[in-house]
Amino acid sequence: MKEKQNTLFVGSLAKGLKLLRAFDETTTEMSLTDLARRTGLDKSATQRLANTLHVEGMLDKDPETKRFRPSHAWLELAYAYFWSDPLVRQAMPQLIDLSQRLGSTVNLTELSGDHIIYVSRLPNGISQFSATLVGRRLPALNASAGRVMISTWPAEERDRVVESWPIHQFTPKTTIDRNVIREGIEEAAQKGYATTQNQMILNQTGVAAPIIGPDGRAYAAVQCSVSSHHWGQDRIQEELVPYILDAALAIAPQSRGVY
Amino acid sequence: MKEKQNTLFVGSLAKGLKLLRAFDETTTEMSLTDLARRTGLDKSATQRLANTLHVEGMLDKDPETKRFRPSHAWLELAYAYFWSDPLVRQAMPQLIDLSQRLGSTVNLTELSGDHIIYVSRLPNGISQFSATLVGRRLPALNASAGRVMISTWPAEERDRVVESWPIHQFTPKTTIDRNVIREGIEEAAQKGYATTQNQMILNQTGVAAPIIGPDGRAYAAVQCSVSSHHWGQDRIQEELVPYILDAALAIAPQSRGVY
DNA sequence: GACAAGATATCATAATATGATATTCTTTAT
DNA sequence: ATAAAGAATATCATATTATGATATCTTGTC
Repeated sequence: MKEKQNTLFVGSLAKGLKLLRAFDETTTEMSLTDLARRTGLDKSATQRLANTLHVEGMLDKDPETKRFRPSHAWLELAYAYFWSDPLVRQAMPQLIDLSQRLGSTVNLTELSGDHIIYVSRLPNGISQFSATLVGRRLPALNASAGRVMISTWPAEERDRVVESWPIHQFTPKTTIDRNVIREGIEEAAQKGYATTQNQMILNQTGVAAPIIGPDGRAYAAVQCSVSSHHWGQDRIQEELVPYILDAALAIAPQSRGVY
Repeated sequence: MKEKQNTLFVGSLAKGLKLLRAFDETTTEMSLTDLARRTGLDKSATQRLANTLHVEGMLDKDPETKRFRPSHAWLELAYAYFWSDPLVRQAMPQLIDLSQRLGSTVNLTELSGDHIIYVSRLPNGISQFSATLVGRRLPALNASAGRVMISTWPAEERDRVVESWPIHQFTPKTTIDRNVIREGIEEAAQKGYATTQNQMILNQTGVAAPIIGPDGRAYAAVQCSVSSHHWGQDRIQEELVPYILDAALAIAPQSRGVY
């Protein structure tokens, strides 16, 4: 293997992880050959690795079709993650409170490279399926939560990421003009919160407030999604923003640097 | 390694997984030596495996303390799981609806060996932190959801698991008498739903309805947790049970079974 | 400033993963 | 019903890769 022929690097383990990560939104179960094709791994290697993952309980195997699927162990890992992330414990009571008060969908997001990732979600009302799932990643520049986090950074750093970080066009109305995004971030920097419209889903408005660490930089955000039909600027301003800001503030206390 | 000296078993991968699974509720971050101690693996092996997991993005490493922690990738795996489990997609709208209607905490659970596992959770009101987290596992016999699932099985099978499956005493009032549990299951079999009290948390009542597959056996359950103070038998009977049963029924249609 | 504990790096060795091949099973087509 | 194709499973000789003992470097403590 030419991968990383470092003596501190175990190739077989890396390959095994590759199998796990081969599953996604659309690829939800795979035969042995599917797996081999998708990962580009040798057929025999795939066989051995998949079998190992199965024996170890990381992959379920349909006795009929012999196809592999993610196992419950994947959820158990998430469970362990939640305990390891102090923010989650800190935020959960506030999020529940906020969710009940607003009656709208409330999310907790963190920055994950140039993406945001949903760490906790409290759906209210009808939602897109994907909008109810923890672990989803979105380009930070696309999302209100991402923009408001970036807005807490020094100006030059903001500019750099606005230029270089990825954007994905989810709807016909998704902002792809980086200048417009920059303006949105500037505005967020002044107001202390960010709003977006039609970015992920048409007629959906997102409002996000930053959770700011001791160094003044946001490392997370509280975000709320509402229907643009029912929520005009004014109503958002009065009935949403104050509470979201409150919640974000309440979550962000003296917690130590969470990187 | 004496583990499983099968030629279809890749030991290094299994060891790597062991590192991942070493993290839990109480063990949320570990140094290299912690990891080695906890997994029983050789110091050098731990070094290599942990390094590999870090390079592959499965473990974060604090640059200061050099300690390892679960990474966001753990949540991404959960995200992939959710897509792979048809029940989740099927259930989510019903659960949200139920959550709003009842204003109480609503859970979706599946059977995982002799445990139940929370696959989706919609917390409402103040909750124990652990009661808000997906991926948590509980002995099936302890939980209303587990009992109601078992109640859909043939009598002899029920008896077998009531005798053999594990029980954990969470509170001083947790039922540890298997005969009492058996009665609870019998009752659930007749009524079509199960209720429990003080099993996981004192003064907490659980109500669960089975999601029944084409073969007549439950493979999942809708569960609801309420405060015993505010919810007496009558109120539960009238305001909770019918809706939970409805939801469970709505989730369980012709779903899988291609025939 | 010395010590201890832990993290990181190195290296010779053999044990383990490798992948080609063979066999069995399943499905589809004729 | 039979053949053919595709996939899963099993086997095995080989050397590549993981191993773990040891050494060095780093950090924190008394």
